[in-house]
Amino acid sequence: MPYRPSEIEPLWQDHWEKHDSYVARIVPGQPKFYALDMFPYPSGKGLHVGHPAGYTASDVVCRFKRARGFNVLHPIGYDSFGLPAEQRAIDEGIAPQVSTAEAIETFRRQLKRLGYSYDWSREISTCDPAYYKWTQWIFTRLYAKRIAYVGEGFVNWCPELGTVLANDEVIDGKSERGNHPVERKRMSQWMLRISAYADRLLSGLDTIDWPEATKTAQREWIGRSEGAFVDFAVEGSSEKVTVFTTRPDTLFGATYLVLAPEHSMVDGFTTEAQREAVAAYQKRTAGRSERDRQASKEKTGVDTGARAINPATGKTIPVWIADYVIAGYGTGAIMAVPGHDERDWEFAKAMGLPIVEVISGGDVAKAAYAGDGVMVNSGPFDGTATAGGEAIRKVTAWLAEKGCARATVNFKIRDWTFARQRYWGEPIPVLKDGEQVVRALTLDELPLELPPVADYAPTGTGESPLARAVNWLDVDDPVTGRHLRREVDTMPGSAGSSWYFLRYCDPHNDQEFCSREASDYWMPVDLYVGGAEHRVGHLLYSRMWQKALFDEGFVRDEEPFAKLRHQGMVLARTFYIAGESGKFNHLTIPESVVKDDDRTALIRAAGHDEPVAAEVRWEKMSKRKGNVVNPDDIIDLYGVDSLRVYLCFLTPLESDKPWQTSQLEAQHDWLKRVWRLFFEGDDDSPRAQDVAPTPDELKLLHRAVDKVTRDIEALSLNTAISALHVATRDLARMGTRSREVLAPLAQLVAPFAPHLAETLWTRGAGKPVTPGGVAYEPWPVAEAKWLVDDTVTIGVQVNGKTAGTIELALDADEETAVAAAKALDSVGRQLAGKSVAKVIYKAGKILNLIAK
RNA sequence: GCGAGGAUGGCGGAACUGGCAGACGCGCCGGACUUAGGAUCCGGUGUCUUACGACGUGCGGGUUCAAGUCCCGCUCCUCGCACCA
Repeated sequence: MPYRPSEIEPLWQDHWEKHDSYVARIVPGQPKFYALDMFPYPSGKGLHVGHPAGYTASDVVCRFKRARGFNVLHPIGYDSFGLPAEQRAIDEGIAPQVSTAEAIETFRRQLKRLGYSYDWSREISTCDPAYYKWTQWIFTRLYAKRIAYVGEGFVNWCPELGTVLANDEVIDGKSERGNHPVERKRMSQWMLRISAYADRLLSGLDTIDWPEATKTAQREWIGRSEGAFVDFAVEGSSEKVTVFTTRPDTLFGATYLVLAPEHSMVDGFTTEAQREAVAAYQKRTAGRSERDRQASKEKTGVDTGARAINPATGKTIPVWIADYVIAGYGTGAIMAVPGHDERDWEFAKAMGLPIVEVISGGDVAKAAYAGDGVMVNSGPFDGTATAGGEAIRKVTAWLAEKGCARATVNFKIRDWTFARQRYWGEPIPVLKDGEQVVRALTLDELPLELPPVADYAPTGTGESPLARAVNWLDVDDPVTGRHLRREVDTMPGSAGSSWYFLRYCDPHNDQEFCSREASDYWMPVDLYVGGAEHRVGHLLYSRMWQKALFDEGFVRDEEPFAKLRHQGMVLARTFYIAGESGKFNHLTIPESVVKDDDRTALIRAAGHDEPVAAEVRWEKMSKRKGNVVNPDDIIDLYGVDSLRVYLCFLTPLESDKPWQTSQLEAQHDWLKRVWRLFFEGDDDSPRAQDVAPTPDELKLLHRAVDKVTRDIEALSLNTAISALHVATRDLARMGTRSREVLAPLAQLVAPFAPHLAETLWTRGAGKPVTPGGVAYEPWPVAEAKWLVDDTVTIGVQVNGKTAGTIELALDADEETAVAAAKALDSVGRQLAGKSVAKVIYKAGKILNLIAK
């Protein structure tokens, strides 16, 4: 009888479920291991093979860690608030509550089929009121600490749709739906003061084991830069313009100021003569999306007519507005030093503004010089070298003494806009009187549940659809005795995902979001696996929430994720055929593939009688491209274990995975070979017997144990499987029957192909069935004596070039080695007519004969 | 432009602190067993060469007895950020 995954897989899944095999409980004193997967957004389309790529890797580690004696927490849940469900509600009138519940149903069924060792009793969903009660409560803590505040933020406003759009709903300045113009609009809304955590978010990165690229992305996002605020007096005004600069040492060369068009002082300064031009430019800027503005590097701007005083030179300089200065960064105003800043130089050239050299070393007539040099045209500082930062310190100190500058650290990171004008999100638990926030709800008033609404479509005013829930909106507040109104904005999708890893530790607690006992035991996450696309969003927000909770003593650790790894995307072939231009740029879903040569193919396609030539590209799976593989289909054909092994074997965890069914079949074939090592005959009688293993068998086994153990620890799953290939191949050739060898082999297979392994372990190796299963059997230990050979094959080189190999005793001396080498024909030929001048011999590694 | 990562057979990928480059798998070629094979098993497979051998880890230099691995200078690719003062 052959290996039949469709029979054994459901059997063991039932067993695990019935016996709560993977339910995690706090066991004081036992080392814990918390393995976390980024929880999925349950879309209506169900899971695709991209999800299991990462989930399988963490599951392998979990099963391994259990066998190594760790108390493993491996939870799963759903990030279930979000736009797609809301869009479906608008399009089809299905309540998001309903469509989300259906989608979760599908996801749960699919995830269970994949055989992950999740503790399903800890399943959570961010749109569940029992969950978002605590999301809301954390918000009220942030509000109490003034980390949550109402501020002015910019949104993508689409007048045509009457709604606010997310960044990815805006394409080339137009709405993705309907292609209507989108403008940037200032709106008063909830923000989180993530900038207050900037320094700690930065320094915390040094304490965690994350991919360097991800740390770099966060560092850049936070964007720390040292510099100074410098005040410029404005003629005829008592107000001063403050600029941020990283180069106070170039102040003598500041020949004009530039304010962002949105800068709040612009209107006050602008002279009558320039008012019209300035207003026109401001309007033009507002009409351009941020992306638009950044797309063009062309310098534009308008003189406000105002004149400021350079505090270093005392000279009068013009004040301009230009869109290359960003309102949200620094003070929204700069001192322009065209001699030593490329952007200022280009602007000065375009507008005919003066350029002054204040640091020698370049030719400011030709280009801005940003390098180091010696200060010139800088009054008392002439001759000061700029290298090393001394010049900056001196000038800043001098200005500080005059009261017009202070050293400062500026961050690029902007506060987090924490509101969406949408329905399908956590209601923000506050009561307002008009624009005025009166109070946040208290714990006993939570959760503030999302009320049903009749219509999910945008209101057209920019308010969320909650504005229609009139019975819910108006409140006679028993606490203040006032007639108040609820907030109609909801929280963004990233709210619920910013703390879910804590809730998993204590998911049913209705007194606290998570007890200290639970988080102290389970946290921090020991391994977090998820997509690199969350580099700066989710991974930064979660760190901030953790720090906020830490500051209030609600959690012990400042960093939530001790170790992070990203999994690669699953790619599939897409076919492009030639259009009229002759370029292969027409995405085509083939009816069948006739011929396939990796980069090119012949395909049959709709509208073509004959097969047509197509270019093959590997792209992320998507429904539109017709290259999606559904895990259910794969499982039907080959079983889950084959899929799991394939995903692990294909590429290293973090690399993209080009989906090739032939490779998957190969892993299925390997599992069949494993099966035949344990069972034989038509009745599948177990082959294992109580016979003493041979030294060769033990050597093979222990080497496999050693390699697989080290590889799983290093998350090098592809090489672990290749070691298992070798072990099963060689043991099969030896006809191994020894239970002493086969039983541990089943354990090595278990993390990767857990269902098969349970059968191998019990029926195959004759071990008793236990509630926990093979995952809890102590992991085999590689004995050192089997890992070393008595003899070793080393390479022989003549003048550094390979000339054969010799087999030697491990501790053979140089004389023996040279003699053995000289006995080789190939070495003899190389040495003919020469004498050995020098011998390099590294026992067990190499013998190199230097001949002359 | 800035930052990060990468480049090894026809393909996915191995290679510990420098020490026999190409493990394992796909594909391809050949064979065995079969009524059959898209089952199973065995063998071969970097390039050139009849052989001996030579050449081979993106390119050009260097260090070393020895370099995929270390150093210097490039090219190309992927991802992120992008007028950040």
